[in-house]
Amino acid sequence: MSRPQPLSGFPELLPRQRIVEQQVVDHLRRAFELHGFANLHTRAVEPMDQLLRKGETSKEVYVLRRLQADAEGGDAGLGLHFDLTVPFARYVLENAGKLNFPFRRYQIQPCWRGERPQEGRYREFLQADIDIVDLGELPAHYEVEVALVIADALRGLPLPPVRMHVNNRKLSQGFYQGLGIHDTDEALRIIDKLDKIGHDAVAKLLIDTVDATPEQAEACLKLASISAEDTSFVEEVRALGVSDPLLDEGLSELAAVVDAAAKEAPGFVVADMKIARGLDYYTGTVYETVMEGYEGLGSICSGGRYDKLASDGKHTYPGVGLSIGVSRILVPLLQAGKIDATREVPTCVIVALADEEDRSAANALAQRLRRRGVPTQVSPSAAKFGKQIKFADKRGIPFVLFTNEEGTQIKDIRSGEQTTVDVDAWEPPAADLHPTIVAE
RNA sequence: GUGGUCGUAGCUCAGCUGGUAGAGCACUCGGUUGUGGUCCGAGAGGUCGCGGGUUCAAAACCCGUCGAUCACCCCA
Repeated sequence: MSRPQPLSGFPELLPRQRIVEQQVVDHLRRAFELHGFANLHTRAVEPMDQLLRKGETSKEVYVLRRLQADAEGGDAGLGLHFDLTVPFARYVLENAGKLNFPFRRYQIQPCWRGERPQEGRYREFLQADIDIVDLGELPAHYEVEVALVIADALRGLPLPPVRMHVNNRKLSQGFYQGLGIHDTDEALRIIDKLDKIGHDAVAKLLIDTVDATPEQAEACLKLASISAEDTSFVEEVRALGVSDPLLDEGLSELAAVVDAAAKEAPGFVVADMKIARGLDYYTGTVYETVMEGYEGLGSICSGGRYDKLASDGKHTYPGVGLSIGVSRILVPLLQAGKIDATREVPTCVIVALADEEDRSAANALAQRLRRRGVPTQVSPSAAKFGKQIKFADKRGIPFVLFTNEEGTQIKDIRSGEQTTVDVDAWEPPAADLHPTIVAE
């Protein structure tokens, strides 16, 4: 077949879908900026050693190679970034002297991972990140703040209801430690699989891999079963009878997040002790967000606190951040037709053409509308008016402007209503000026 | 990377045990000598993903390949 086929994992949108994506990105941008986050744009590539820095993450990194490079490659092993946290950490170190701390930034850029694509997971995807990073110490209140920023950003988007599940690494690991389990990192990774493999399999893994006794395993699972929308979880955890200083710290930090969130974004955050996150660099609060009806997508927004986002040996830069999977949210919703744009072009008004000779007059008319911010285009040809209206209709353009004996008339092609207007005063209804997102 | 399923018109799909392609929607033109959406009529559009094999004959069977999709893994 000569027609090119799509590339697995590299979704491309149709114009009307792209309008949805653009509107979402604009919305996120406004929300982040309202909270004082500065924008950053980092290069697409990072040195391989930077990308592979974080533990032995088996991320499938796309490696860059120049066609003309020597076989042995004098190229300094570059790879495309697979998230925005790693580039940000590098950027912070590189520009530490020029940044003011605490520093808050947002970043909305594509990322690449070579994994096998699936619904909601792509090889190229858009991610919207916020992080707050400080020098030396990062106050715990930022762990509350980033969750609230996300709540604010996601709210107001026409998406299915979303809910953020929050836990604290100190809480879980302190609990395991208090129980007498030594490899608390591994225990956490096992608990992370709870949703996938179930209670019994997790118990068996705990017993087999971290030498937990059946009683210890059961206690871990009891902890993981606790969840609450308010601080009542603190009592539930205490009731399990484990005591440990790290556990206490975790409990009070998580309580602070849940307490503040309950006040400022009721119903958005739920404390959930089975949230662990597979990644090893989180050290405090961890977040995962699910979209109602799309639980199968997994987390659409996650992140956490890391005491060592970056370090140059002398200074450490702790941070806390969250990342919204824009593609993960949008592509499945678009494909399912759950979300769409009101039209497929920005155009609000088509200036009809009675005769090709009228084109320059029509251009002038269009320009008068554009000057006042009304996206306008002139009809492609002086075809029959029926066709010109159809041209608009097919694209979802709401208005057609005619010039006739009555003067200039605007027709709303949805209602069919046509009225004589003053081109320099006419305003479309606010909802029609630009395309908007509609949810099913 | 491992395994399953699928690949026919722009889209959704039909095509029985092999006999060389069809529907609906969309599209173009006309009915409607310039204000669409309904209706009616006509028309255009496919080397049946690609390559090879079996056969008198393959969209159909076999092999390979590419692509899609799902599961595992991992995660946004």
